Amino acid sequence: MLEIFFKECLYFTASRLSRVITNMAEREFATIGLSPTSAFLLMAVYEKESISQKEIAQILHLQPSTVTRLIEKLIAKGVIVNRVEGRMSLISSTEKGRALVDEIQRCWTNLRSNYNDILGEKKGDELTLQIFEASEQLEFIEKG
Amino acid sequence: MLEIFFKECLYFTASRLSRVITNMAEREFATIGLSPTSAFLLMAVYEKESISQKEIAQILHLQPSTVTRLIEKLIAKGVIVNRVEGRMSLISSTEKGRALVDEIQRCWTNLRSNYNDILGEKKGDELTLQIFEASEQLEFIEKG
DNA sequence: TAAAGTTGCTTGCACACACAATTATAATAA
DNA sequence: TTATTATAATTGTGTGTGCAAGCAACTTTA
Repeated sequence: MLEIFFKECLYFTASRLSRVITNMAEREFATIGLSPTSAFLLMAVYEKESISQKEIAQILHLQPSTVTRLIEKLIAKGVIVNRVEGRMSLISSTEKGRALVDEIQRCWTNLRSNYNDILGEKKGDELTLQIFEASEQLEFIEKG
Repeated sequence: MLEIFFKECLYFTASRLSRVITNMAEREFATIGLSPTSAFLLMAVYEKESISQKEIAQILHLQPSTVTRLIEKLIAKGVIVNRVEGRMSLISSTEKGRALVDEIQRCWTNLRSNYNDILGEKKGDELTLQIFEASEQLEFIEKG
């Protein structure tokens, strides 16, 4: 049958997993009014105190244009600020942003328990690691 | 460091993998003028000769509304037709659609070689299976 | 057989992400 | 110093997907 064909396709399964887990993550982070990716961006900014958009893009593996849009929204929320320096725009978190960090980590932990409760902690963490490694390899080739 | 945190998050890694593999798949299927998901849908239609949108949604694990949009485009391309029967709309492939099937399978095979060349055939196929299983489990819980 | 509920599909709206083109600044070569 | 090239960020536009609400047809119950 066709289903067998589909489930042997990495594109198909990876897209599906991404939809499911995105759904879970959005639900979780919605409790603090952020999209999961925004939350991750905020963590990246928090860590370094001052960081360029390019660095953010590299950490999150997103395109610069995507980062620009995310940043717009987070500035509008008042959780980060943008200091332009030459051609770079350096992002740092505001007090309001820093105040969110604990909540973000709580959501993060919750999300992880949510899926590890279902997958099993060992299996879930292993899967995550394998997916990470596969991404690294595929992305490396893609970009040459 | 933060990267460690990120790479331990299934949401983060799964989204990233999905972006990378979607990119590869889109490139591959672009050679025949289809998006990967449209190609999959066409295969599902081809298999059954006449299939409801609901069934398609179940096979592809997409929302009904998404299937509606995909079908609109494929009808516009002339590769499927829509026969309304009561409240159901039954989809079947046209001659033009059937003529595409071989090319779709070729793309499919190419895509698979592309990533398996990088990941290793065994690893790639195992990963795909594990992702499939994780999706099943998580989706099952999500939907109750 | 009429009212109420259910089901399949569609529509309007929204979100995340990307690509390509553009702007603005910096670095290098002439 | 000027011209060229490279880099960082932004903007316009498009694609894929989803949710919530609505419509249309069928089913059940009274």
